[in-house]
Amino acid sequence: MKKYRTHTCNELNIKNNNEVVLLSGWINKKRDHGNLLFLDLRDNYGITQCVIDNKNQLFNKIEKIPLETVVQFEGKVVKREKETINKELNSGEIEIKITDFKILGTTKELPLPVFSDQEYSEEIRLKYRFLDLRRAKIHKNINLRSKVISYIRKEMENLGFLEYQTPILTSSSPEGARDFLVPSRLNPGKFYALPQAPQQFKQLIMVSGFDKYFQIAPCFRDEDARADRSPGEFYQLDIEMSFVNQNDIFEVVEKLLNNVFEKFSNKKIQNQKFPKITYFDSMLKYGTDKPDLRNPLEICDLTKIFNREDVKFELFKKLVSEGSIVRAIITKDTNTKPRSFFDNIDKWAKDEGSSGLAYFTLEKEDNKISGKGPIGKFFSPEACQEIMKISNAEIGDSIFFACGQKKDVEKLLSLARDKIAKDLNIIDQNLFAFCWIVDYPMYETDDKTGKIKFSHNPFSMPQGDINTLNLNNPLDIKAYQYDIVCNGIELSSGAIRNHIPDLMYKLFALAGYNKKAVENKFSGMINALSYGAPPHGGIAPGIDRIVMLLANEKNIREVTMFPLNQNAQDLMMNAPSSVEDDQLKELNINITKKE
RNA sequence: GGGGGUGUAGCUCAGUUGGUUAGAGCGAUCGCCUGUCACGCGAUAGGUCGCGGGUUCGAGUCCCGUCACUCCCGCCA
Repeated sequence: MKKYRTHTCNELNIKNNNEVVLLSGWINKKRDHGNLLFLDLRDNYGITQCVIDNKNQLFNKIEKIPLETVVQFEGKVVKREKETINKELNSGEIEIKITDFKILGTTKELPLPVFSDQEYSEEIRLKYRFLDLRRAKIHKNINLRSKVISYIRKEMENLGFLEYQTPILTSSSPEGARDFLVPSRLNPGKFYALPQAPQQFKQLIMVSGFDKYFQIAPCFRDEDARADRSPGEFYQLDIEMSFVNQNDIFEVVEKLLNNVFEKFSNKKIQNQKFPKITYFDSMLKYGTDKPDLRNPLEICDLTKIFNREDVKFELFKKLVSEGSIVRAIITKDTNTKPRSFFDNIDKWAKDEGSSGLAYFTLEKEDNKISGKGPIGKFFSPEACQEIMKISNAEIGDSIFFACGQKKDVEKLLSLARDKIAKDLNIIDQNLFAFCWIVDYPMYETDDKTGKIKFSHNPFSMPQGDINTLNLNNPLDIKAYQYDIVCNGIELSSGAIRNHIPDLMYKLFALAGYNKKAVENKFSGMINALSYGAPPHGGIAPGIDRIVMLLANEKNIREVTMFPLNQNAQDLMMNAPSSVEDDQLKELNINITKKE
């Protein structure tokens, strides 16, 4: 017989009746009837009920074993009476009649119960993560993550990709997120940086003649956390391909994501062929470049309505004449909604820091169209008709208006789409709605300086004929730059890269970098592209967010084994921590105390 | 860096208008109980009400400050 177990806690059933077995695991739960004791033994695989009564001399000892003690039970598999079968358990038709036991690992009093559906504070969960991870739901999530990653590896290999590793200690990059720095002992005063992504390396891999690269790549960015964004590190499915255009990459990723989401979730995929939405359209229709397409609400621009003589809403008219825009969300058949529905939304908008959302509902009486609601009276029948024409609104629909600067209106209405859809309960929770956001602008204007800057990755290839590219209107240049969005969550962004050094110098010049500055900052990259670089491009879907969607979790810590908290601390391992003076000395580092 | 929420027993929470000795469930300890699977019943222990200051005859409750956790904004090419 094996030393610790002959079976796991999930595999015994009626076929094993009368077998003598050894099981090892944790005491999940005890039900002590005084002279009869049930113990649920748990391991990674499941639960098996073990039983002992007071005729056995071990009874008094086993009765006293605390929950979460690691024990080994020897016993006989016994068929349960029909009325005592537990259909919740795979092993529910049998139980183990204990004949012997051994304690393999004792426990102190638990700081949090393992067997419970209660929620616990993050602090206690992260401090005792090893206990938290024993709990059923998160244990399952972590195993799901493992299976997803393993499946992705196989799929990528089937699609002809090979996994290549890239350095963890690399150089600090001037653009992008804050770097994590690592001091160099052998090069005093100099620092490595942890990679924000293997961006340059994967391009170098293409230049090196490897054709299809992928990696489950750790990425490190020293930025503040969000619910869907771990501080410190996260993982990307990093992909790069040579001799491809945008559609070649879309094809690979659509195939992969369809397979992954079909295999690991029962939810439906809205469109197997992901719709392509231009950045411009997305900002107009959804107010964001990560729209939740499960939400049927759309935004339309009604600015020109407020230039009409027969619209008397002077507040908006004045703002429009001063350069503001007006956009609106139409809600279908909301004429029956109570006043409180509208007021709640207006109040919500004010809480968001805006001046609120004006609204009215379209009505028809005696063949005359009118607006009902606080600002309805300001619109003539003809103006209402014009609004209906532009927005596809119908009688019975309501219109929520926002007026202001473009950026503010987009932001407010983007949030309002979510808020209103939630209130109306019109989001299909049983759906994955993927889309591509394409045609990102190459440049944008810096809000603070007013200067032209790269809006995304400076290494992206501009669209159009590169020989006749009009560089005089940089804000009009679009890039082969794209994002994947699913249910309003940005899953990844990618691009066809610019592999032509001359073009790159020109593009950098528009953003204010002269040739020397580019060579200084990106010497490795530019140098490599100067020796025969293939056209190439790629993408990098976020693994953590994919698993979040599959596990139906809203917080990334629910799918991360050992996450940092919001202040980027590991409460279990006590990281980050102070180090010995000797260590600092060796690294030529002085700490200046923060005041 | 800014805004919101939370902080009361080991854990999850309740605590009225400021008023006597701060409660419940789970867990722990002890006792009873032979078919439970959230077993049941009884008892006991367990509290710097995050911390500091203030107002008050009196503060878990009101005010100010501070810390921790969390959500959001900024940030994340």
